[in-house]
This record gives sequence, structure tokens and C-alpha cells, in this order.
Amino acid sequence: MSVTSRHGLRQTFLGRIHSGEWALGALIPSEARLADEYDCARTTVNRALQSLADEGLLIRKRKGGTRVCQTPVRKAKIDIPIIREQVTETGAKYSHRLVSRELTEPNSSVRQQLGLSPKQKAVHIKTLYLANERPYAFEDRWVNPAMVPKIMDAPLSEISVNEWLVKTVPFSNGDVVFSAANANPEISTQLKAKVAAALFVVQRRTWMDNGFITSVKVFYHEGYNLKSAL
Amino acid sequence: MSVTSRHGLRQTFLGRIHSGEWALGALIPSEARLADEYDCARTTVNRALQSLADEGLLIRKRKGGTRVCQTPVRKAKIDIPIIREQVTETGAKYSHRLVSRELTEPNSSVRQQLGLSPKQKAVHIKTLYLANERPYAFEDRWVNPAMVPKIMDAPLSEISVNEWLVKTVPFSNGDVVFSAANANPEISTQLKAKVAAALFVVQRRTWMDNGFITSVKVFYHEGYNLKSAL
DNA sequence: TAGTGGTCTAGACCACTCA
DNA sequence: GAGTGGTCTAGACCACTAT
Repeated sequence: MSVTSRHGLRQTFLGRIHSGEWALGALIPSEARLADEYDCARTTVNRALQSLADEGLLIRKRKGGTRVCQTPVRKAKIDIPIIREQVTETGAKYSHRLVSRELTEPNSSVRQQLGLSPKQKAVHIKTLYLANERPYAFEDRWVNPAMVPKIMDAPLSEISVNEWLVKTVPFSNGDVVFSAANANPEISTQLKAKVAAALFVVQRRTWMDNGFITSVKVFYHEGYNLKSAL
Repeated sequence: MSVTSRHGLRQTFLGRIHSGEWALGALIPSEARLADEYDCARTTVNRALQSLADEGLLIRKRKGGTRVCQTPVRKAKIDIPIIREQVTETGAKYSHRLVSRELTEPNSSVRQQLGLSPKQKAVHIKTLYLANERPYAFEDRWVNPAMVPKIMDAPLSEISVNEWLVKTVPFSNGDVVFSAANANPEISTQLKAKVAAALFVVQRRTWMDNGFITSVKVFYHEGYNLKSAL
């Protein structure tokens, strides 16, 4: 890795921040100046600085210049967990069990999330995921049947809802919310967790241009945690 | 935003994925071909594709080409919460209360996290954060006094530990872990939460080249959640 | 209005990896 | 070996904004 490569410069700049040469909140030299100092193209300096800015270490403004961020470690990249991969990565055997699937009226909070009108029904699917036959996570999912009519006939005992949707729905947008919840009786039974145990919850919603597809809460086993990928 | 700009291309490519023209798992045209098709520089195509790859929508390999990722929404960017900002953003009044500060021997798990040897002492600091005088989060922090000797004299009633450290320690690396925990008696009292309530926990460790600085767990009030920043 | 970052271009060379 | 993405350069123009 050359010193004047993007990554090389990145490291160099990181060093100048760590050493305190570029103090917190201080203005650092302009791209042109740095390109001159390191004898490389401004584009290269730009990309190095941008990558640091993406991570929240620098704040950049046109004309205002580039400053070291007051509060380091502000952004984290999270790999959104895919249960099958998580389980098989640890060497455990993956499996899942379809707990229930029914067409019913969702409560108002789910209705809002899926953008349904009152009295409209949706498909409610519960799935238990296992690692080496031990409960790993419990999934509580609502699917909009208007968007995915075939869902009621999908062979969800053989393939998990998630994987079936990925194969069936060409593509979708999504968002994610992390939270904590006490296990309710059903979930604690399924996960073999203590009653009221604190569980880590990942909620995902996915949609396409013309409507919501699914809203899903995954309750992980006790002690589960999620590490930032850097 | 021009069609042949980086963001314009990004949108166009997203459209081709959404529409199913570029199916999940399928190989898409090479950068050179796309640059030709849209009559722009290959660099521009490259940056558009890279941004999609960064978000986990594409997988790229030299010689292997670029494929649509089988599992969309795989990565999320998280803004690591800064309590003062979180509170003031909602319009509430921010304050904090120093609960305790003592030099003591940490348990083995904390000792490992800070990289201390047995019987070495560390500073244990507990802080309660409030929004409009209502408990918002409880912080349980260990600081390595070898790295930050002045910590015992810091005016932590006036300035929160976190902000004091940011001002005092020039810069540091860090990592983050998210999890869930049941409130223990002390925490539930402080946060005025139900006993054993499920709390969202953010644990952070920060270090410099020559040693660990601090390890901190923040327990948020009941119902708190963390949304992905896209 | 001037200085800074944001971005595009055209060309080049390199690194990886598939066949 | 050949095709693909990864990256650097030198130059250019533009957009924003602090002063």
C-alpha cells in the first residue's frame, strides 16, 4: 500500500488526528494543500478525506473547510443479521419450524406499519429458528397479501418465510429498528427463555414502490448481541 | 441531478434492480459496457456501482463481474447515539447526575475489556442522564486511571464523564455492541423502570494505541429504540 | 466574491481471478 | 491469458457558503 494511495493517505491522516496534531474541532488543511504536501492528485486526497468523513471522524463543508469531528466513533456500520448465516457460521446446524400462519386482522400498530386500511386482513406468520435444534430466534411477521398473494400457499415448512420472500419478491426497500423487549409467555415458551427475559429485537419493514410487503420482528435468544462491523 | 451523474446512475441502476431487469443473483453488464451505454466515464459508473455495493445491494469481483446480491438490506448505518444530542433534539432539557465515582477492583469481565492485570484498580463511574428531569439513560462506566490519571479530580457534576473524556483525551478508537438486559434493582430504581424491565443496552469501548481508556454500558429507558439511518 | 469541497472526464496501469 | 473491477492522475467546471 503506497503512502499516496487512498488508503495510505487515510492512515496518514488518521495518524495526524490520533497524535493530536489535528486537534478535535480544528480546521485541517484544504484538499489542494494536502495534495501538494503529499504530491498526489487532489482526487485521491478527496477520497481519503471523504472516507473519514463517512465514518463521522471529519466534518466537511464547502468553503468552510474540513474539521476534525468533536465526537469520534459516531457512526457504525451494522451487518443486518441473516439468521441462516449467523447459525451456520458458528458451525451449528440450521433449521426452522413454522409455528403458525393465518389470515387475520392486524392490530392498529401493524396496520399502520403495513399501510393497510381498517378491516383489511393480512397474513400473520410465526416462525421459530433453531441452531442445533436449540431455539435461536422467534420471528413474528405480517405479510401484505395484496402484494404477495401466493404467500398463503408457500411451502413454509420447507423454506423459511424470509427466504421464500427473497426468492418470490424481486426486490424491495427496507428499514430496520433495534430495541429490547420482555419475552411474553408465548415467546419465552418458544425460545425456552425465562419469563420476562430481556430479548434483543430487530424489526424490519420492507416495501416496494407500490406498497408495503412485510413487517417483521425477530426476538433473539437471551444473551444475544450485535457488534458493529468496525 | 443529471442522469449521467453518480447519483443519477445510482438511481437508474436501482430502478433496473427493482424492476427485476437485473434479477437477484444475476450478472449485470461490466463497467465499461455501462459507461458506453450511458455515455459517461467509467469512473462515474464505478462510483455508482460501488455505492450500491457498499450498501450490500451488489457484490463485485474482479473478473467475476458484478452481481445483484441475493439478500437485500444487508447493511445499515447507525448513528451512535450521543445522549445530550438525543435529548436536546426532542426539545427536552438535558441534564445529568453523577451517582458515584470510586477507585476499585473491577470484576474479571471488565478487567479483560480494559486489558488490566489482576488486582489493578480502575475508576468506576455511574451517571444518570435526564430529559426534562425524567430519567433517560443510566451509564455504568469504567475508566483506566493509567491512561487518564486526572479522572478522579474531574468535575463530573458539572460536565458529564463522556464530555469530559472527549475534551481531555485527544482521540481514540472504539467499538460498539448492542444488546438487551433486564434492569437490575439499582438500574430500575435509577431509571424509575419496572423491575426486570427489558432495557436496550449500548456498550462502547475506546482505546488508544498504548492502552484502553474506557468501557461503558448505557442502559436506556424502557421503550427506547434505535433506528437505522437508512 | 473568493475559497473550498463535490464531482466528472479521459486515460492509464494494476490486481485479481476465472477459464 | 484475458476480462473485470480497483484505483490513480491531471485537469476542469460547478455548488455552496463564509466573509
